[in-house]
Amino acid sequence: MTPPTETKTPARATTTATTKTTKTPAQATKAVTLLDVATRAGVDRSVVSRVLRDDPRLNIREETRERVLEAVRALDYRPNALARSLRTRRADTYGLLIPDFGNPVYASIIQGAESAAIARDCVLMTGSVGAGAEQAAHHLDVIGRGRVDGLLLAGDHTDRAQLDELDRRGIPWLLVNRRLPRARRWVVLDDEEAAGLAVRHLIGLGHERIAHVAGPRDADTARRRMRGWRTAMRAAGLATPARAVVVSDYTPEGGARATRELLARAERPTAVLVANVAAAIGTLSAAAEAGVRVPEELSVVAVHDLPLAAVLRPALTTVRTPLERLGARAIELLASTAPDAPIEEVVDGELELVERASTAPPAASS
Amino acid sequence: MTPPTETKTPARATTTATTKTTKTPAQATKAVTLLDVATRAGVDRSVVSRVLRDDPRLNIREETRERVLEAVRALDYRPNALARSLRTRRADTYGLLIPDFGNPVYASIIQGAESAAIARDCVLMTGSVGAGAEQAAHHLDVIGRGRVDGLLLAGDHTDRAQLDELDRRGIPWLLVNRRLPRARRWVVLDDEEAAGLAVRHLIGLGHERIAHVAGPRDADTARRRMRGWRTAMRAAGLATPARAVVVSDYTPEGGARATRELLARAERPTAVLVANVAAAIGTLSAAAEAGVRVPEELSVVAVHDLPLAAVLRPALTTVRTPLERLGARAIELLASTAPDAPIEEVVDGELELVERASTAPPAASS
DNA sequence: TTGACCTAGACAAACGATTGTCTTGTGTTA
DNA sequence: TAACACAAGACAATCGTTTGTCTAGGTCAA
Repeated sequence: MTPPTETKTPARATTTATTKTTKTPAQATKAVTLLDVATRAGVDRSVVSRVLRDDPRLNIREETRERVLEAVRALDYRPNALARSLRTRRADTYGLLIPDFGNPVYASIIQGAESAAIARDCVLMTGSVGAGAEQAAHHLDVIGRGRVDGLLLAGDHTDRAQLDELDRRGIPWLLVNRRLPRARRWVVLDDEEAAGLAVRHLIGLGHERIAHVAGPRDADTARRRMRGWRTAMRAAGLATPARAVVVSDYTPEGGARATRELLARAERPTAVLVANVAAAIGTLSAAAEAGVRVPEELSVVAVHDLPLAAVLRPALTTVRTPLERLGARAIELLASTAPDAPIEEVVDGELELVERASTAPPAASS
Repeated sequence: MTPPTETKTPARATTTATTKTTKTPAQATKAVTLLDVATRAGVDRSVVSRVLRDDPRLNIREETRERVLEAVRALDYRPNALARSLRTRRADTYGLLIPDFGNPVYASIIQGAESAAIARDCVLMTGSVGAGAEQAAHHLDVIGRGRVDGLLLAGDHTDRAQLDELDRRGIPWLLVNRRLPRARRWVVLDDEEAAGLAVRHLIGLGHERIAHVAGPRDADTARRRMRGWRTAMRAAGLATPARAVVVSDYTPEGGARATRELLARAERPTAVLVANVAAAIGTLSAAAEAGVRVPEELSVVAVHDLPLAAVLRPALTTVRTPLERLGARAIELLASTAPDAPIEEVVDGELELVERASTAPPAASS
């Protein structure tokens, strides 16, 4: 393994771990640097760097290149990311801010973003904002210290002021699954079509009184899904009265509350489109509580498909959305677009109705 | 705002964003550096650094200190984290590897770790490993490039060889919610007691035939929960025959499969302890499928409480575990312990039975 | 034989912060 | 008034890479 020409090789290159270094708190074993490799190969460190980066301006004999690569292998050298980033002014890191790790919808987005980042040889730093603004402040602060090349903002936190702040600091950002008035950088799903698909499924089954448990008023996705519901209903000649809509949030509790309200109303719907799968869990729960059978008395369909939907009782009919692709596309767009160029993209394709047990034709009785 | 002594103040310090810089791809606006601040305050940059870090070896006139701080504020200076880390050899960043973002149990751990990291003024980089080993390899590679001060390993991926590799590279690691034979660095929950608590609850309700849907054979948590089940049963003088146990995994599908198997057996149990809340979803599902009513014919209790448990039908009785504290404690231990010192900690307290609708006394008929 | 021109690398200046060591001026003491 | 101490900062090396520019030696043609 070790070539005869070795001069300054640290003992660390052996395979057995040298764990008995109680002193130093951080890096126990000193890391291998370019200089170590260069010394061993008998060249300048710039040569090593250029060999590794395939710099076309380097002229090198095949024999020397081999020697360099051999030294790299022997020492198990890997470049220090911090030093490189400092020099190149690229962190090869992207940030992703989400409201909450517990939300499975964002879990899918993270997965997609992570894969895309890995594919670009970058890393992803995901932070949750939660309710408290102080956590958001910490993340934005950290990000302002040169640690990321750009920031993905998923969910309904950030406001215009924060975007301005990011602009001022020269940090490219992109809204994910969300739009904001004067912010022309976003990537979203085709929420309107997703809702429409669900409604047409219900209409196809024979439903006419189709209610909508909508998302939060200020959520952009909620507005688009509501529009999809309305458009599909009208296209079929069905009425969309105000009483057919209950505003809720994207949580099981919110969905349950909204559904209770809906079921208490005079003219009960025979089907309901729930704007989000998490809220639909609450809908199933509230229906069971009220003794309303699903799907016999109430068909339920929700936007977003998740593994969870299949194991609920009854198994939930959903519209599958390309959440992972959304996350992946977000990274790609952020990485490949100039920081001040507008990005306005609807991730296409892959919308599909996943029919399970929660939808059925309405009962014969009108 | 701007003092009269200004000499080299960049125009960038004004409030309106200078967004029209289509040229530069990365950092549109050049970042403020120590030198900028120093020049403005009329001192050396070392002075600025020392003022900001409260270096006790710095002697400075109050008046000068004020001038420095004023310049820092005026320019909205924030230190470059990369440069600092390069110099100090501390990244102020910790890594966390989990199997899958979709798993809500890990979501809680992440939340806890994130809060603890923020409290220490660090950042957390969370990566998922998933099924593919190549993603794990990417993460471990990235981590080896000096980007993190330590690594939290949650879940059942990493093997001994990878730990050795980390040791060799001098990267401190800590197993979270898991132990491994020759790895004396872990922090876990009191799984045995959690399982015992659940079993005693069932026994208190009058159950005697209490089955156990266990976790994977090679999962350390699964073994400890099984031991808790067995110990509590025996303490009450109840039998723990092999047929009362079905091994499964921590997914709804696995839980459903195991439960179907269990329900098909000759002597059906009146209650079941499911090792994990996700698997318990499958249990409920399989019971409903088989026409077995919960809790009338089968009581179900699971380890780990999550918001989800409350909205299932029937609402699931669980044992609440301090998952967030587990994550938080992991960061604290990793940050405050020498890299080669052993860490063997069971996060204490906070175990609590959350009684909901899925448990009840057994039916009168034996 | 003297430029001209390659080839194969060497040199050195960044990137932005931290930190050990010097220097300068002022006051104090002997 | 010479020696000294101290206050208040200045200097400069360093962390590990990247990258623009140089140079020593060789080859080739005129």
